[in-house]
Amino acid sequence: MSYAPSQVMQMNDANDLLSLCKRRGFIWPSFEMYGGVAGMFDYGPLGCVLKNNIVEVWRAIYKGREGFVEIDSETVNPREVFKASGHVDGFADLMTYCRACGSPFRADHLVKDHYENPDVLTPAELDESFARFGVTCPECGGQLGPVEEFNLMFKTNIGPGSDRVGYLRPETAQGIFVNFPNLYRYNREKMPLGVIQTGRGYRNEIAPRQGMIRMREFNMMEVELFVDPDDKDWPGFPGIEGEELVLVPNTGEETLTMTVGRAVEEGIIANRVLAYFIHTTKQLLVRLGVDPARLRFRQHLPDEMAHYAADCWDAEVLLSYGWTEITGIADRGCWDLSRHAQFSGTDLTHFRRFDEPREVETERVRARHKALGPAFKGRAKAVAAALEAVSPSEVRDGRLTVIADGEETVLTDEYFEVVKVTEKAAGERVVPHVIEPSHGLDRIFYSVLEHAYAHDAEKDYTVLRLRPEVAPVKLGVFPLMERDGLDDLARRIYGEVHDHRVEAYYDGSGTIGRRYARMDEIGTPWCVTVDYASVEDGPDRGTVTIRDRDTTEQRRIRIEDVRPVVEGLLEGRLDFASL
RNA sequence: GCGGCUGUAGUCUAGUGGUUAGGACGGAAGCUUCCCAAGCUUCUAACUCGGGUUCGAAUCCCGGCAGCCGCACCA
Repeated sequence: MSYAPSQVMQMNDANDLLSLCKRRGFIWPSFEMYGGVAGMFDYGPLGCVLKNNIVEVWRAIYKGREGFVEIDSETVNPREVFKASGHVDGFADLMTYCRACGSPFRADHLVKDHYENPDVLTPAELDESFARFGVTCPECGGQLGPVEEFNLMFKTNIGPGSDRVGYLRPETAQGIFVNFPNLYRYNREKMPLGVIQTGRGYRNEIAPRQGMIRMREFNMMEVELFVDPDDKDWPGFPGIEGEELVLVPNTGEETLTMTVGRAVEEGIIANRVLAYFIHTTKQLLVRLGVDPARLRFRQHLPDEMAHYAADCWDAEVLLSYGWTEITGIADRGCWDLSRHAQFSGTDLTHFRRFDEPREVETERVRARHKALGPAFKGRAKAVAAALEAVSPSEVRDGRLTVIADGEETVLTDEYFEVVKVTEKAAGERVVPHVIEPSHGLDRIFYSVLEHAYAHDAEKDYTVLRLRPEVAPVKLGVFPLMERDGLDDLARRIYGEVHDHRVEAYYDGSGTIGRRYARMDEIGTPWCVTVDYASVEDGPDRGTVTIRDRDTTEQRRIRIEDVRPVVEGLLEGRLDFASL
């Protein structure tokens, strides 16, 4: 059979795929009986299994191979969390509405001719600049109303009083950061520390589009790897440095194909651990069924990179919508933990032990008790303690500002001195850096379907060439005819094979070709059929045919071998061609 | 959110003021020794929602909701 070559899917094919997904129970638009809500979808029975299978492959890599640990944290978070993460302030669009015609506008866009970087302006500054530059409604020329914040986070209240403001999380990552002390202890205070989490995130998108690509409620698979900031290597790196990646660096438009090792050597990818997980992302996506020829890694442009990120790469796949980001792999530096340490007052450092205790020469602030006593009397002790707690780097023009007994005091160097002291130290405290591979599960799910979709226009025949590992149904079980005991035998085989890991599907209705077609359309890799030879005397008694989806070839195998053969094929121990 | 186009069974679609709203595919039950969606019989199920115009609306008008395309937005 000839199928559409593996190229970008055309829009009408994409519509056929969405229609297939709906018809066969992969995904359904949510709340259809009430008119639907844009950007929301439900997973049907097959979609649910496919999605779970994708998550299992991801777990196998991160939890299995890399030994990371998994947690499951809350989706509603108090405001403080997103204040610290920057989402309360940075995740908002500033809007203004025309007083005359009511049209809404992005406030910063209205003044972009007057400022280099208008998105840093506060609402008050924007109000003021409307007045100063005489900005009016672009639609009708009317006067603009006050600038208001439209936050992309869903807001709620925690508890019956409305005091405690909460938000639905816009990403799962914060749940890991706020659990860092627990996780660090759990990991017996060692670095590196890898943590994974899957779950839902919520963004109140202004205009969701493109089917499952931009959803208001979406699924993520996030990985946060905490590493020592001075050790951005990874044990598995030598094993993969010869593997190739397709890269689009932010220094130019050209696409480069090069080995992981060379990309690090030439400074294209910032460090080895980041490069390792970019490659891991490729392994994951290809294993899930993403076409390597339609996969690339694009580096964030300097101005689109979050200000804290040291380096950030998006895994992009070519879909009918164009190149689409499905995973982001970022070196977030120490930003997340520093912010939460600062906002919560909790120590979020790693104690890095030296190989052996060292004599370390450091500068310290030492209080001059002789001067402090007479000057501060009863407060002298508290002032001295406050002085010795601050770092010498805070000395400005020979003065230090300290807070003692709740009172701010400026001290000249007649009250303190900076001395060099030699101390024995077993180690030092460092803020771990975070390497974050963050996967959009729904986008990956959709990409897997698009890249598996094969449609023969001439025969009007559709096959989903899903990788067996992710296929929702592994085996179709058919009686050639539902009579003469063929159906009983087929049901028996179905019962022996079907379990929560190997999902089988019994089908006895319609012609045999129709049943194969039904299975091909949902990506079932193999089907067994009980025919008359299975039950009549002859050399094939006690055997069934097994059919391969992609070649439509058949082999005869013994009935008692059906389960082991299917398991062997699934695990890759067996090859259909050699059956 | 703005502008343009669109909305008929699960899917694709016919119907442009009065139709038992038609077909195809799918699905279900049955018949058939039937291995690649193509045989036979029977059955199943729809006018996106709300208002208006009209004696009468799937059809005309207004609005909501949803989809597609473009703009904007977004990772």
